[in-house]
Amino acid sequence: MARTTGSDGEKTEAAVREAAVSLIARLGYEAMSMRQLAAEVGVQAAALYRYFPTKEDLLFTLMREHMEGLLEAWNNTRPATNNPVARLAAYVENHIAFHIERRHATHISNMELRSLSHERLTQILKMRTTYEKELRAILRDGVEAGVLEIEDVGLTAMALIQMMTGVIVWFRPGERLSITEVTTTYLSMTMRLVGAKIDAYSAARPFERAKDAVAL
Amino acid sequence: MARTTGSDGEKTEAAVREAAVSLIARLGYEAMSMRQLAAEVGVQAAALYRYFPTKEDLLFTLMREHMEGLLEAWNNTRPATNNPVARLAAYVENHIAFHIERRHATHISNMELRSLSHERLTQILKMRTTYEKELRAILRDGVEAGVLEIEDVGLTAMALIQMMTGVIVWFRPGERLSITEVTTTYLSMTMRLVGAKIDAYSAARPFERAKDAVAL
DNA sequence: GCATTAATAAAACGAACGTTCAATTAATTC
DNA sequence: GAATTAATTGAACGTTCGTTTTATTAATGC
Repeated sequence: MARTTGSDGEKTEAAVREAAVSLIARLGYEAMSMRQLAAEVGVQAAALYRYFPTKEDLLFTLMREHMEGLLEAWNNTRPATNNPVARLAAYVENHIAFHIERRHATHISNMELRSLSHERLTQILKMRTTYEKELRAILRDGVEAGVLEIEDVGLTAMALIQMMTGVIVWFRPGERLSITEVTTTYLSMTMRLVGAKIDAYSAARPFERAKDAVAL
Repeated sequence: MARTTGSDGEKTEAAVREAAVSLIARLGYEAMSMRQLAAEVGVQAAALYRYFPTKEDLLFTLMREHMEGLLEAWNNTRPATNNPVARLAAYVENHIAFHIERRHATHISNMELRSLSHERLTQILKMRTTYEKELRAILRDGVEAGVLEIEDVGLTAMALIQMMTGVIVWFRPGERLSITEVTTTYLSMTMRLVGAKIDAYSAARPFERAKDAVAL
């Protein structure tokens, strides 16, 4: 046989991406074979090579698009205010929401970096650094404005990111806690961790009830 | 050729373990071949099977011993006091010291769980849970004693562990910060995160200068 | 409806994988 | 110093891997 009835390049490529994210997250990149992936899509292994020239190209594409999506999400969410506490809150909320929604892809971007070529690894790490710099800038501004108490901005940024991204390790949708509850708790842990002055935050959100500020 | 002059089973086995930790941490378990490992040890691949019946046995041994070491380290460090803040401080210090000293093995225990059989995975996770329960108990005691302010003990425990273990991702010995400096900063972040009452901690360490308590 | 292009199957490639086995030599025991 | 045990080699086994090639059929354009 050859071309099958109803076959469509776009649909097949989308199915390949979807199946690849799921399989690589579950088995690991090295452990997943192209034949396994093809079977999941309902196609022969050779067909995959129409869409991705090599297995590593497939991995890199998934990672690059994940990182681009993260940067884009933050650029769309980034608040206009220059209040550091409000910006930090937005960063935390966006980070958790994005990563919980893309648990599998996040897992891949965190775990499979070593399977990339040097050049591509550099490319992904550059995007990651760009994203982390945003957090460091917020923290630094907060310290300079006197609304955050931080000993070491770089170290605190890493600690926060590890803490937040760690959500995907144990979070399962539909279990004890909802995304909203998790986000709220992480937000309050973050604010305490960076010694946020409650007044600085509530002052930036004058229309919200005092109760919200106290919860921090 | 066959047995080589000076060959010694104990030394070879130790060399295999050492090389395996380093190689698996760097390349990943699936990506490391037995031939590669043998070459690193300076031996033929077949010789490895004298010490570990399968590749997975080797992985499991490394992980089990790592977890046993962690539990043992905590049992040796665990303070006699029942002051929750002092116990939390000891937990954090032990956790960071242990994991920084065993960066590679920690990496393996975190990343390669999916390569274990179901039964062995369960065994490792049981040890991990035992260790995490210790932290939850400390936090719970702290809340009940009124010296910690925590919304969700389980979630906070996970957040703390992710944050602390995350050190191994970016920490490199001999760089900007020493282990002591990192530990101090993480300790203070932890204490703020759990809303520790400074008095409760310093009261348990009456001979230390007030400066230390303030740093929290 | 014919020519062209898109999408796939089927088969095969060489290389690498984990593992086994028999042979061989070094160290140890008595 | 002979017999035994410990440690290792070298070659081989069957599988599976990522990938390529060629042929074939469906969809599309004119």
